[in-house]
Amino acid sequence: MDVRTICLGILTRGDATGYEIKRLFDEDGYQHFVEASFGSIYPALNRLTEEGLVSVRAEAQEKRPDRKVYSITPAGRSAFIASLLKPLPEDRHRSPFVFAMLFCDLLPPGRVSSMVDGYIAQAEANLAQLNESNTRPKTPGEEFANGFGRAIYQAALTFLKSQRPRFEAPETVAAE
Amino acid sequence: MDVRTICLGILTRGDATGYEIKRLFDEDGYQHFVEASFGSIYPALNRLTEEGLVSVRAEAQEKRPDRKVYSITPAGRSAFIASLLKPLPEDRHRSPFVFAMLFCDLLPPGRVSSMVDGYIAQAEANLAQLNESNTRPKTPGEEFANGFGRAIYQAALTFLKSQRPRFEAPETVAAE
DNA sequence: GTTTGCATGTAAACGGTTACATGATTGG
DNA sequence: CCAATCATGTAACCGTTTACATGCAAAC
Repeated sequence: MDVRTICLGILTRGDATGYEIKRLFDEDGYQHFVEASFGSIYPALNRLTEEGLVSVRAEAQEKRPDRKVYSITPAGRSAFIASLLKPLPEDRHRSPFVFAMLFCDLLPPGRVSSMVDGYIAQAEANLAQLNESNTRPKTPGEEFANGFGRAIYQAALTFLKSQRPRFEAPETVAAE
Repeated sequence: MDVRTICLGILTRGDATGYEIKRLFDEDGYQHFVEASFGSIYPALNRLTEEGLVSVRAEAQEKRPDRKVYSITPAGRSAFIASLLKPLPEDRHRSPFVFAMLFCDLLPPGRVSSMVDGYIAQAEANLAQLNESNTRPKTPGEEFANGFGRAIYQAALTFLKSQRPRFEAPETVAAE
């Protein structure tokens, strides 16, 4: 999913500035499945405007750059839906962690156990974040995405905790 | 994880040609967590050779391009291990599927149920592939990666199957 | 007084994919 | 006869990230 499509999608839920779109990516649990930076969002919105898929109105502000509030146009909405009707690109889970674990026999045991522990901590934080996002009513899609995220992080966590003893560094025992 | 590091990692397990490295990515369950194309592998191997991290020997073949068999050098091995000791980039799960599901209220029900079914089929195929790869003895890392993959696909599958009825298209019933 | 939040944008660099070029062999 | 396997490589293109530029206000 390219940034253009993602921006269109967010705009189907209501008007927003580039800045707000970025914030939505980083919060609300979206960040587990999609991402984008300012450097790609602003150019994407400009291009969408040129193509007539979104419209802009500038809201003047004191002592700040104008807020440029984007709205999706009917053409944009059609284009967005059309892109979801086409065959979707496959999911990809790129995991430096799993890659590194493939070579755990080459690493010092302390490094391996700290990698595992770090990943566990990360997954727990992600899970907690997904659980606490009860702020506002959710669309069916948001509930689905939330549940999916929770299911996966929970499974990862359970697996990692079951494996953890195997990769425990000897020093951990000696330190007691 | 960039392609250079991935190539180094594979070469720690034994010598290989660019072609064989690519094949390893696509099979053996590695493909669930890393990926690379010829267009990036060959240049990466050339650069690694220039930097002295790998060495090449050409094996002449009849009526085919020479096989260029790469071996990791001691310097390459050190560099590889050093890269695994540095803080790892975070995992990223990019999911066009979950993104599309966020907007399931905008899509025709038939499309939604076919997306879900498609994803279920895909996950089942992935799971089956991970289960059947009993061909050769595995390193502890490979066993870990395998188990991790299975745990995640299994969780995704269970969740999807539990949600499926919610997204069932009315036509499915009418068709009976 | 420094960091965070608001707010937009550009340019260079990066890493990667896709498509192309070449070509024999084997299996369906 | 066509597709797949083996085998390497280049070039154009693509989307994105990173770093930079600007600047005020509020919170800590």
